[in-house]
Amino acid sequence: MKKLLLVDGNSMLFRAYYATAYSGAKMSTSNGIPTNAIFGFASMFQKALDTVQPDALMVAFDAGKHTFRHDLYEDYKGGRQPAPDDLVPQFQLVRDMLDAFHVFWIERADIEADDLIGTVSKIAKEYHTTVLTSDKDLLQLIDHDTDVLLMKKGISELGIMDEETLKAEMGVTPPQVIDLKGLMGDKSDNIPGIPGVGEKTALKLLDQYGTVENVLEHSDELKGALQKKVVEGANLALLSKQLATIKTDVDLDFSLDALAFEPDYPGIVEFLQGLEMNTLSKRFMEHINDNGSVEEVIREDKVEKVKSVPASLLEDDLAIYVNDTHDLYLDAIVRGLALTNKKECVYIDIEDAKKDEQLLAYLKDTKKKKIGYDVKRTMHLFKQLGIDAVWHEDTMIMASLVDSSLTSSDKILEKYDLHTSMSYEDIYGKANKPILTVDEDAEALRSGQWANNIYKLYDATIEDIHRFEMDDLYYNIEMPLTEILYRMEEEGIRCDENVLDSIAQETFKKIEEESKQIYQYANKEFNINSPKQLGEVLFDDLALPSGKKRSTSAEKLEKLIGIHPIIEHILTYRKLSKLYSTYAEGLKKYIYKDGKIHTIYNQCATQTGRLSSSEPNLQNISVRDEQARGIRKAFLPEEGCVLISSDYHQIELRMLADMANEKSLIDAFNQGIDIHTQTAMDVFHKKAEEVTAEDRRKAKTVNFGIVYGISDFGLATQLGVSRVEAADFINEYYRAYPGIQTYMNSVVEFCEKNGYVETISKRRREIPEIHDKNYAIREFGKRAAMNAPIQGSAADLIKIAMIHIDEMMEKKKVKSKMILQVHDELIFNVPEDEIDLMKDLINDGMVHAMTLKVPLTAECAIGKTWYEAK
DNA sequence: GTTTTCACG
DNA sequence: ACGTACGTGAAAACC
Repeated sequence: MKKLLLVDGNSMLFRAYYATAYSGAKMSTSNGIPTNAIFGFASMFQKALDTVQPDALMVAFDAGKHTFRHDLYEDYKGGRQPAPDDLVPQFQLVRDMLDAFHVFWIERADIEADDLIGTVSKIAKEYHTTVLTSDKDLLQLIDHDTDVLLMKKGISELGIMDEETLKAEMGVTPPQVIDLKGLMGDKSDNIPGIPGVGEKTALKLLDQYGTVENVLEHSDELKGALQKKVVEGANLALLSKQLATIKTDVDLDFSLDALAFEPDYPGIVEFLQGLEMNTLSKRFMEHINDNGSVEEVIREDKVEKVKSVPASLLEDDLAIYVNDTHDLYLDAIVRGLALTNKKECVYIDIEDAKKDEQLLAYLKDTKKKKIGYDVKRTMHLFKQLGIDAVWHEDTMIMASLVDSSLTSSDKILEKYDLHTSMSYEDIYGKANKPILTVDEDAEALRSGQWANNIYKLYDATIEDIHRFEMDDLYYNIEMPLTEILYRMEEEGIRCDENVLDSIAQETFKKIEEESKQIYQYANKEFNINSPKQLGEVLFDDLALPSGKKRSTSAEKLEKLIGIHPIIEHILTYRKLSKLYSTYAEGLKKYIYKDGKIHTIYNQCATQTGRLSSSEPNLQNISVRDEQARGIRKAFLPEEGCVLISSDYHQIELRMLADMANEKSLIDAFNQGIDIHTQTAMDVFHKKAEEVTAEDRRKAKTVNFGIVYGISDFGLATQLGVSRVEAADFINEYYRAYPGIQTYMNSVVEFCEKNGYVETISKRRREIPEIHDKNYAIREFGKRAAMNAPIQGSAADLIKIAMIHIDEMMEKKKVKSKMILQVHDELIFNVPEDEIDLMKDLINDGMVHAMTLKVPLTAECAIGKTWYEAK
């Protein structure tokens, strides 16, 4: 179906003006013509064009001075302020811009823009219509083939509204939008409504009675004050409803043929350059090639379905989208591939692809550049098909390196404005309700659009990778790591379901015992897992003291130990319950057919450069609690093998000592002194032999605090001392290690100046919070700025260690496998006869991953289960 | 879908 | 006067 875009010119222009007027940026030409509203208008307009991709287009304006709206209700007219001085000249400019772009626009002295849009939307039967506006009034036009693209806030957020989303977000049907205005009115449109009736009341009335007329008819059923308001406001309500109704039957003096959209890109570029709006003109320039003619842009709907990939395509660099069933990768099935070189885009069914010798040869040719998205996942998918491929670029990783806040595909696609015309669900249905006969044209189209998006993402990020000097990090750390992580995921770790089962049963029994005790103390049965119900039992029934928030967290409950015996049972219950559902029962679900757990390592999930682990998370398996630690007994090596676990010692503190170049700390590490004892000596001014276990514990907490971006408040809470005392510790710490203080100050200063911080390997983290007007958020920004380079550099370090170790294992042709990474710890499955070799190899790889001013130390442990190897 | 809690480094 | 320790993921409750 062809698509029609109808633009509410006035509401857009006003929104554009106010969204940019106070943004601080001054926008005007060198001879003083204001252009901020044009900028906002064109930005939103271009975004809407990308989203809708219309075949026909109309922009409607209100004629006149923009100080009136309704002549039906004289008393209320004139309430609107005249347009600001610097907006007035832009009324004509925006019309000139549309002329330059060859866009059909209209204004009629006696007809409002709303009514023009309403009428066209109803008569354009052969189109699917989208209305672009910031005025919620137009939501009344929504029907089965009309939706509304609403400017949410500012100039960047667009939200598509249809019957469903309207009901969900506002709780009304499209015709009820009119009734809503009738009851509550709209100040900005000079619609009075019933005085004293706001949104809440209006929605309640509509929910009950459906329409204004019906509300008035049943006004006798209403209570006291409300009834009085409704009866007295009856006439106003009916008039308001009339005012709010958009006409759909005005006479038009043009034919729909005039709306055909044939854009003049060189025209608008020239116009914008004339107004010195270069950033904006560049966005439209993308559609023009060097010789000034309109470039044949990748037509989103031009994806050729092929039985074999044309040889001409296989000569180029290609972006490749692997179309699969979106299941967990071990179960996912590949349906086909989409390939594009930007000019041509093809889709090939996977059965045909497997027979296409030239394509298969192309895929493993290291000289041909292949650009992917989430290459690690693709490697799993290709593995089960027996296809070999060498990937050069992973655009998912590129995007997240350029901006570490892009931790999901949704965020990446949103930031770079990448779309497909249909979603995965549109084509294949939902997991519980699959569409059985797949529309193969739609499937090919969506895949092709994805391939195009991958190429667009590459073009959009590669410059920044160079500019931020991230080539080394990207090509020599992250890309090689992707393949290592793929093999670790593929390998998995053995897990004994029987061990988990017996832990589950044993734990379940204990949970029942604890529950009984708790119910007895509470004098009733309730859901202990519910913080709400538990809070009521503790703070209402048993009247235990609580803070304002009535938190039931372990941290707060521990303070109540001794006040009431129920507390200890609740704490025990919580531990057992966590052990049972998250670990014993929870992990069972992930044991695959091969008796192993295959976690997924996400390379783009964190702000700092660490990995994360999911489905299941094997980076948070219990260890601190002796009982829960038993879970590790379920994790086993292969037959005839052992597990070797090796972890770095105080990796973040060593990294900090190096980066801050703090001499006393570096000396201490070089001499191999216990660092927390050393800190205790320096902060509490004691000799080594005077330092108690308690002193050391406190010093350790201070050291952690430093790494986290210390504050006296935070340290005080953690240590349970007064804020003054905590502040004193910090002062003493900085006095003992002045290099740390200088370093922390310089990092924060750098971040304030540049808006980001970076690690030893030039990994970036943008921290916009550092400029927030809110004190608390700004302080958070400072702590994040202090922590990110430390945590991130440690993450860089272990990634390099993994790559070195992998290379050495390859060289030595060992049978051992690296299987897990837990931030500062690596776990290997090692055949008995390779133990000695691997111990040295692992230690060597970890210790020599980087050369710092301090030595790196790591410690190996060996066991027949993960429990023992610790 | 969001919130609370808790497991890890 | 403000109000926090840094970084994650999973389960259960709740709305």
